[in-house]
Amino acid sequence: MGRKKVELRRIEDKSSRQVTFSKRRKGLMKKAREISILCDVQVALVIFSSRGKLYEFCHGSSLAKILEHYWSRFEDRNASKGVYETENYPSENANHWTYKELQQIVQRDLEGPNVEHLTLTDLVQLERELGAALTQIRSRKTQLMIELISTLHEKERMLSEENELLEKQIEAILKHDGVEQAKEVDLGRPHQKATLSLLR
Amino acid sequence: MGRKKVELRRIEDKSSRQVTFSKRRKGLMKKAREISILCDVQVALVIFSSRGKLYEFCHGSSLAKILEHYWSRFEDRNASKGVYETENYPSENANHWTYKELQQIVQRDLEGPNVEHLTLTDLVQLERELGAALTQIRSRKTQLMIELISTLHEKERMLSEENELLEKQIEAILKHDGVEQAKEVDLGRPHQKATLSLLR
DNA sequence: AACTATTTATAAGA
DNA sequence: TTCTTATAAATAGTT
Repeated sequence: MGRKKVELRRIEDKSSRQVTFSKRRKGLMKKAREISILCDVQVALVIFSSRGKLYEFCHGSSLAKILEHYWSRFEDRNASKGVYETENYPSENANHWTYKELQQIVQRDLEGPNVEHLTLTDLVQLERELGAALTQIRSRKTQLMIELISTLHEKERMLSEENELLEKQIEAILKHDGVEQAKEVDLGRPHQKATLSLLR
Repeated sequence: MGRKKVELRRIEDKSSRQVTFSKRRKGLMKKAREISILCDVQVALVIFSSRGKLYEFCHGSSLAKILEHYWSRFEDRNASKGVYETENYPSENANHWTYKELQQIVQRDLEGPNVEHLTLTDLVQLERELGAALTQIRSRKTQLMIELISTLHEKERMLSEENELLEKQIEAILKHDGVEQAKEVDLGRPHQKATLSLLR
């Protein structure tokens, strides 16, 4: 939709590809938001630019909030410290279990009174509880893996950039057969490295 | 875009909401495909309808190919043809179902004789089949994500190494204030780059 | 499932 | 990048 019809193939000119990406990304996000609101559906949209990461994300309203809510409950256990042990997760919301509760549920299943001693009603309830817990755990696991992948993509991008820069410097040095140029080009580096170090 | 401007809020009439969903979903998928091709980026689009499931997926090119195998099994069959429709997923591995097999299992569940008409025995069997399919799909998903993460870690390692090397070269050049040393050090690079290119 | 009157997105240009 | 504008494309309401 523009001055001219474009054919569906990779835009070779890097600059106009970037411009088109920026415009269309905005449009796509808008439409994703619209359909999610108008039609009351959940929409997830992820865009990885070819050079490394750069992703986008857009979600529908209600359910995503719910998911967010229960993900937050499992927040940051992957950090190396005392992982699940001492932490407390009060049940601020009746719809969700605390970690302790989940643990109790699991223990009841695995170490508690043998299954034979439970009534059918108990088992139905237990099945439901474990199923829900499992769903939560799976969601969180997937979420964390996706985040890790994003981070790694980002790292990759930055390393590639740094690399390119370094190669350019060397090229410049070799080409001009002198050192002064390199010293000048070098000025751009410290910031790059500082930024990258945040991800390391 | 239509006879009238619509305001951005949930369409209350169920039927027209459904129609709008169908139209806009198609449009959104098209645009997602276009941006992925035009701008050479990876796009993942997932839509959950509010009543239970019903999701969509759209992908870009290279990286998504890795995940494609997994996701393709969830692909909405009635979505834009030409993408997966005619593609064949032979069972190269006895541990996995073919795409066709999974499709049959799911269709038997969703579109086949209504659940009410199935006998208890049928349902037990169906539950077992779907459960097993789900387990395989999950493990495949996890495996692919883990592989991707490994690849990315490996890339990161190689980029870092290359980087270090480049920095050393530059240091050497600057320290000795000459170019000949750099040319010598440089000899080690081609192999590194060749190896790295395998992962790019 | 088609048809159009309109709105919306966007390609090119500034 | 941002804005403007001509034109292509999407789609709301209709048949």
